[in-house]
Formats: sequence, structure tokens, C-alpha cells
Amino acid sequence: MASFRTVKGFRDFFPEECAMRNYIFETWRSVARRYGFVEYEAPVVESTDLYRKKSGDEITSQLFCFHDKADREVSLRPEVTPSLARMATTRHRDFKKPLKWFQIGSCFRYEEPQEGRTREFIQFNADILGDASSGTDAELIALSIDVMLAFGIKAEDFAIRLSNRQIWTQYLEERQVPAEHSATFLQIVDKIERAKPDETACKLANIGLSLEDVRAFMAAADENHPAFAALRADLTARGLWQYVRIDASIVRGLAYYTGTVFEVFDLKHGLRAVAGGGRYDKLCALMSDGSVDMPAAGFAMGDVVLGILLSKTPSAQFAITEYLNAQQGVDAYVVVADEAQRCHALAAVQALRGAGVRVDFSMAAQKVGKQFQAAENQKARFALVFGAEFPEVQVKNLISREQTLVQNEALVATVLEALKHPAIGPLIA
RNA sequence: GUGGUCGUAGCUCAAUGGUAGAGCUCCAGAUUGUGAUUCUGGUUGUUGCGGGUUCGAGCCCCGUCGAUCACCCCA
Repeated sequence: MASFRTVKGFRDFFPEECAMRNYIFETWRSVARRYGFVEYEAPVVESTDLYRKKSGDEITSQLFCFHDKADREVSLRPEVTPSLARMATTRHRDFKKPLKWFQIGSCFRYEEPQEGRTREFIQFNADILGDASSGTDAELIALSIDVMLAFGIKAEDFAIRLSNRQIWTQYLEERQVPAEHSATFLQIVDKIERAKPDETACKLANIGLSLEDVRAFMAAADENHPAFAALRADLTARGLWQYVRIDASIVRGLAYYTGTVFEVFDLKHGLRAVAGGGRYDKLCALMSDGSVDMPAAGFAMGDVVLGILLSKTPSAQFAITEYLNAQQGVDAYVVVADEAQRCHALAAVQALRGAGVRVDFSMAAQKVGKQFQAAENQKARFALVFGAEFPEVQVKNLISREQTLVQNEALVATVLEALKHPAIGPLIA
């Protein structure tokens, strides 16, 4: 038994898991680029104040925070939106608006790990800054839908829960509830489906509201509500409105959301939200002490819940298998049948690799049978046998099992030509 | 941070308080120039860790670490 384990809530990525992770990254990247987003990255360690500024002191209980050797208070980032707001505001004059930026990287939260929740997780963040139009919100929702579709997650597997915090702001104004109760109220709404009704009613009574009135208002907030009219028209034109469900109980936990809020969630397994986001028009002003007032909206998708959903969705497995087959293994495996020819084999390995061919071979002397077995394990399409017939080389097609003799100096050209033809049939017999 | 369940080989799991096992994987051989199947052999454990009870603990008790579930939180 190994003496060391991963630290609580952290994960190893063995090759199989790393391939899965890379598949997720590449899918995120390719869809984001399809939408005209450019990639950025921010530091993993930030000043703890960066997170206090927008969320208050209590959030430090969920931060990986520590003092560095110069006694600076720093934290591993729990999210990237504050870093993005800092970056975008400090150099906003350098960029034409709107900014469509995405990022992929680790975030850290000191919480109790559970299924779908680890202490280090990887997030895909997509944000649009400098555009206050509802078209921006629609673009982000469309991106989140297309990301799911790109993973092979279909309409019957997921949906978007959509709401808007302004309908609640308006609700509170109409009932003359003081603005300082707004955050408390949104927390109550967030939990309204899970908490006990009498406790919820009691909390609402404290700020002068009744549960019946709130429930009635929520029921009335359907897709015909004027707050969703522009979004609905936009997403309907894209053919994407079918994925959207209005749900007024979605307010999102973050303090900084100001308008549209939405979540991506699965329909079959009751998992945690796959992604979440919304409009945060005041955050840039807050981060820049009012010097840069830039509207913004965005969402984040984590790798952990997404990975669980992919593993439970058969239609997603197909795309993963295709990706893994294309990525794994090598094109050719060099078999050293006669150790006297090893130096020629090494020269060929080097030449083939220089030509861009993926090549592997046994670095130590091995029986020929073992080497062919290794070639199969590596999913090689060709075995190149260096033996007594050198300077001729046996080129064996491992799928058709056909074998031909080729002059060594023609080997690279022959392999390159052969690789142009698509592999026939499955690599494993 | 609080409470429930669980922790045995690389993996999946057995083992009335009485000699720690099986399957799979991995390695080697049968097979010294060709992939499968099969057969044979082999490696791997302070039973998560530390105490306690007992003639004797994988099993019972306490603590601790980890996993998981529910709270909490969901940026």
C-alpha cells in the first residue's frame, strides 16, 4: 500500500482520465472558437482581497487561503470572474468591444467533497464584456447549448433553466421592501423548493412578505413574461428556445448577478448544475472603484459534473470513443527481429518520426512475438520488421495482415503513402 | 464545520473472534522471425493508520485519515 495519497478533494489524472480531460478541453475550445471567443488565462493565486471585495469576509471560509513568505494574504482562485474583471478593466482601452473571452483552468474551493464536487476542479468560462444587449445573453446561452450538443448530450438529456433577477428586484420594489433585504430575499427564493414551507414563510414574514404571494408570482413568471421577450425572440430564431425552461427560483448564489441568470442541468440523473451564469453589469465598476463601468455576462461549466453526465449518457460515449481511437496509439511499430539490425531500426524510427509518423518500438531486446503483441496494444496500423533481410524491411499491415518487402531507403515514403488510406475496419480483430 | 454508512492485493470482491483468499490485471514460460485462444508458473497485503479488549482481532471498542451520502454551500 502506498504511503501517500492525493490530498483530500484532489484528483490524479491517469492516462485514461487525462485523455478524457483533454477531450473535454478540446470540445470546449472548438465550440468557443466557433462563436468567435478568444482564450485568456489568469493567475491561479490571487490576493484574498480580490474575493473579499465582491463577496465579503465570510467567503474566506471556502477559500484555499494562506500567507505567503512575505506575509501576503493570498488564495487559490475559487472562480475566475473576479480575475477577468480585473484584467478587463485595467486594460479595457486596448480591446475593441465587445470582448468575447474564454478560459479553461483549475479552480479551488475548500468544501466537503462529494460526488460531483471536488476541491480542485476545472472550469470552462465564457464571458462577454462591453455589451449590455440581451443579444449577449442569448449568445452565451446559445454557446452553452451548443457545447452540450457538441458533447453528444441531446435535447432529452438536458435543459436551460432561465430567470432574471430584475423580475425579483421589481417584485420587491412594488411591495416596498427595503433594498437591504434583497440579498436575504434572493437566498430564500433560491431554497424555496428545498426548505420547509413554514420556515420559508417565517423568513418571508420577517421582511414583510407572504409565501403565497411569492409562489403566485413565481407561477405567473412564464415564458410570456416581458423580461424574457427579447431573449425568447433571439433564441427562437436560432432554433434553440426549445432547450429553455423559465424557472423563477433560479437566482444563482453569487452576489454579483444583476439580470439574466441561467443554469444548465441534466434531466435524467438529478445531478448538480452542469453550468451556471448570468449578467453581472456592476462587477467591473466595483473592481475598478467606479473608474470603468463595463456591462458583462458569462457562465462557467465545471469538468466534474459534466464528466459524470458524459459517462451516464450513451450518445456522448460514441464521440468519446471516436476521439480516443484517433488520439491513442501509434501509426507504426518497429519490430527488431534481429538485434544486429537495431542501429538501422533506430535510424528508421528517427526518420519516420521526423516525417511526422507516430512510431514506437521496444527499447530493449524482445522476442518477436512480444513485439507484435506490443504493436497491437499500441493500436499500430503497421509493423515494420527489421531482420536478416535488411536492407529490405517487412512492412506488415496489421489490419489486413498483408506483408510486403520494401527497400529501406523507400520506407518513409512507403509508410507515408500507406497512412493516407483510411484504416479499414476496427483495429482490434 | 455537523451527522449516517463504508475502508481487505493494481482493480472487483470473499473470509462464525481461530492458518488472509478468489477472479481479473500485470510479469515470465510453453512459442529463439509474426498478433488469437489455451495451459503452466510467478509478483503484489504491517487487512487505511494508531491505540484498546481478548489466549487469539480483517471482524468487537475508541481515536484518526480517506471515500460516499445527507446537512452546509454551490462562485
